[in-house]
Amino acid sequence: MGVFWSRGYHATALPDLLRATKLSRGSLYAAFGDKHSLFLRALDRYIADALTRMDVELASRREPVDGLRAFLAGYVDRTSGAKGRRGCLLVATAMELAGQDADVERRIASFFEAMKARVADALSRAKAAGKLADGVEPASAAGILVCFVEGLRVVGKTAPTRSKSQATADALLDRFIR
Amino acid sequence: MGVFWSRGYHATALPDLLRATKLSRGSLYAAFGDKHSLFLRALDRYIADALTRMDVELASRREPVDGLRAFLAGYVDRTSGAKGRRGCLLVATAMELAGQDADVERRIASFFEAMKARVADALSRAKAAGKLADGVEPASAAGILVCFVEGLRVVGKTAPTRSKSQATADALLDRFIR
DNA sequence: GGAATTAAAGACCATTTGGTCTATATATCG
DNA sequence: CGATATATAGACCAAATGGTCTTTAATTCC
Repeated sequence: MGVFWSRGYHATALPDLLRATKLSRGSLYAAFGDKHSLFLRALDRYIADALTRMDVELASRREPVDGLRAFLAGYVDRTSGAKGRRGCLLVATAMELAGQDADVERRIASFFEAMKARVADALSRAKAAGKLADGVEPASAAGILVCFVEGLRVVGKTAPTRSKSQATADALLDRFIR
Repeated sequence: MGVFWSRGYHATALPDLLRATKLSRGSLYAAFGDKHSLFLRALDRYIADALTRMDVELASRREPVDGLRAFLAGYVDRTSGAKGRRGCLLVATAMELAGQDADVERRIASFFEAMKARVADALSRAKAAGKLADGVEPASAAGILVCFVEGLRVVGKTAPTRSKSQATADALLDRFIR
């Protein structure tokens, strides 16, 4: 997964994969079939990791606003400095392959939906608790947050400072909460 | 430019370039040097186009809030349906090359800065005209908007409906204006 | 210990990559 | 027209691509 993450699909050559997996050519093909299948596996793992992370951050036992803070803080962390420059396998894949690879596109689309659903759920709970500012609708606010964090990943490729990203994220959340 | 835009740098092969430019191999190399230089030219043109478009949309003679509306509407348009699935040369390049190509990284970084400056300027004018909601700071709001529209481009790769994107953008701007 | 299974190493393959170069055709200009 | 500059088509190149296959080494099992 790491090597696709760092370099993207096309730029990752077989030798890179062999070095990363410490497998021989034969074993790799026996285990995964081909490069494309291996990539899909890596992408699935990346998506699963991201979703379980969100499930922890936005867990329903927790204060929803705290959960959203943690969720945003996580993105700020991953889009700052060296981590930010490494980028995001999901966003890179969306831009590189989503238009031409149906397998990939399905996964990307369903990930965004799943993410939005989780954020919307947290926002709904916040609203029920009276923590949302007037006129904030969970569904559209979730759409905003999803776009925002994915945009953070893009802008983070050119490494803005962590403090600026954090301030931006704080400013956005401030528009939503009471 | 078009072919890099649709396919990305690595996935664009010489034959694609020849077909697109209607040049022979020899002429292309005589005119542009190599693939990388040609790509840089395409990227520069894409950036210049985007910047002048923003200069029109956010022109200072215009009502700043209307300008911001037009700016967002443009992004909604370009991230919906077929246009959305085509993606964005800038974002795709940021994810594919920014980490490994200094020439590219400089261009991407300076584009984001220029974009943010233009949006911040429009927000400042709006604030001076008393059109901004309480507590909205032009600088950080500009950071939010930049991330948001770039996120739109990412999410737009899996073609959400235009009306949903428009509603999301409206909801965001509503949080800023009075 | 010796037979059988598994995995590693890397030779090998056709195709494609970015890039160069020569021969031919097409204009241009006097 | 005839000489010269220009651009075309495409042969050609070395290197790298994804993928297969054989040979050798290591492990497992009885």
